[in-house]
Amino acid sequence: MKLKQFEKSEMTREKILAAAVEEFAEKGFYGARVDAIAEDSGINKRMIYAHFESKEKLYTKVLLIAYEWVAESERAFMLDGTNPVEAIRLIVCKSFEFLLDNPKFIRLLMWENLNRATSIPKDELLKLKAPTFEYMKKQIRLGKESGVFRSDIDEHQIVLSLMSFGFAHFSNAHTMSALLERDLLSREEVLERADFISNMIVKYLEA
Amino acid sequence: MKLKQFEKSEMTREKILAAAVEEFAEKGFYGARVDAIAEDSGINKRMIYAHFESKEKLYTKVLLIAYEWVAESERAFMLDGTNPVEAIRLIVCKSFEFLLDNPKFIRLLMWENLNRATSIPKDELLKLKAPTFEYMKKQIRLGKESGVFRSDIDEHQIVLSLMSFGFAHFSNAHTMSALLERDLLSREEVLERADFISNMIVKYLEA
DNA sequence: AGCAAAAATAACCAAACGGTTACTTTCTTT
DNA sequence: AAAGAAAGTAACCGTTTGGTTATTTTTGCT
Repeated sequence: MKLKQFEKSEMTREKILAAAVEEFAEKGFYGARVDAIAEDSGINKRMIYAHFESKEKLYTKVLLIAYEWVAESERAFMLDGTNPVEAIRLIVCKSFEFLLDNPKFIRLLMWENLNRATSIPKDELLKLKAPTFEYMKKQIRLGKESGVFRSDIDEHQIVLSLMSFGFAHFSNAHTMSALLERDLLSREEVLERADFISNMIVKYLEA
Repeated sequence: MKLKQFEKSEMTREKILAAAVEEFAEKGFYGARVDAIAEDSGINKRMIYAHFESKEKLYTKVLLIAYEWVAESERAFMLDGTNPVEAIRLIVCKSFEFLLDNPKFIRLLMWENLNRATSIPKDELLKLKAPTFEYMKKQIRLGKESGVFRSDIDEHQIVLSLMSFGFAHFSNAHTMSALLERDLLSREEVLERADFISNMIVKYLEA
């Protein structure tokens, strides 16, 4: 099968990105080696620079891809017509599932926080995440209006909680597992945790 | 003023450690440069190896120091005689305060989680943290016995929550601040968050 | 077929890396 | 004061780093 020049070029680009995701997730920006990305992808190092200009710009591209994974997963379950309590539970449980299945995303985000979020373009990030915030806020408001949620709850704090409790479980799992002498990354432990968190939040929200 | 040889040696050691804490907190193990530690501390690179043998061992020492900061801060407020509700509130609020004042601790722990907690000796870590766990569990049990807390709450999940909610706020503050267009590291925002978290946990615990 | 443009390659930098060697200075002990 | 030990220094080493140069191979178009 013969590929057009454009298609071959696109394949090269994809191979580089796939290897770069692995390398940056594993070692972070400082630790990642361009030579390693070249070798793992089977693509000559020169082509990495032809496609992405610099290590920095390749890294930024990898971060954007990671954020797109989440955005895509969120679109799948943030549906209109879900009732507020169920919506909150879904947000929590689905985010735990996503993180369990995407350890690379967790690592990339942690590296980026250690870089003080300087490598990712803020506006692109906002564009990807805005629908999620809107959905969360909408459901909280719906819950208040229907009297299922208390009227004095702070929207901002709930959004913050929904966004960070899941991530916290995974990002600290290694030191915490050592400390508690339990494997916090096992499937059962994760699902149990998701259940607890969603119960706690719902209990706090309910009138 | 003349210093004894031993005292001078000890001072050198301290200067190296102080610079190493900064460098490792800022750049992590991979990114940290031994040359930078030498220059910042004003100590010759050779002496770093004389005192600490290798970059790895220096890094491990830095991690232990960071854990000792927390242990010390925790000893100060984990007192007998505090009632369970107040104890839970104190644990949450004091841990937020500690993290606000010790950004270097946050970064070191995040790097270490990205290293999958391989650089810190597990037993030393456990020794430092055991009293904290015991205190948390004791207060939960006291709360149950006195009827202030529900009897069906899962100790493990509460301990996990007390240990991770505070950290989560700080470790993701940079990407989340960008996303929410608010400075999550400002003093007011942090104190507000601590208050919310302790309210939520207490509300969940209370009978 | 022929030729210009794009894609791909290998070999190669200068700079920076962790770590060491060979040496001098300072302190402690007698 | 002498001498051995400990503390400190500068220059250096082999390797690896991100990035480039010079060159060849493949493709698209006429």
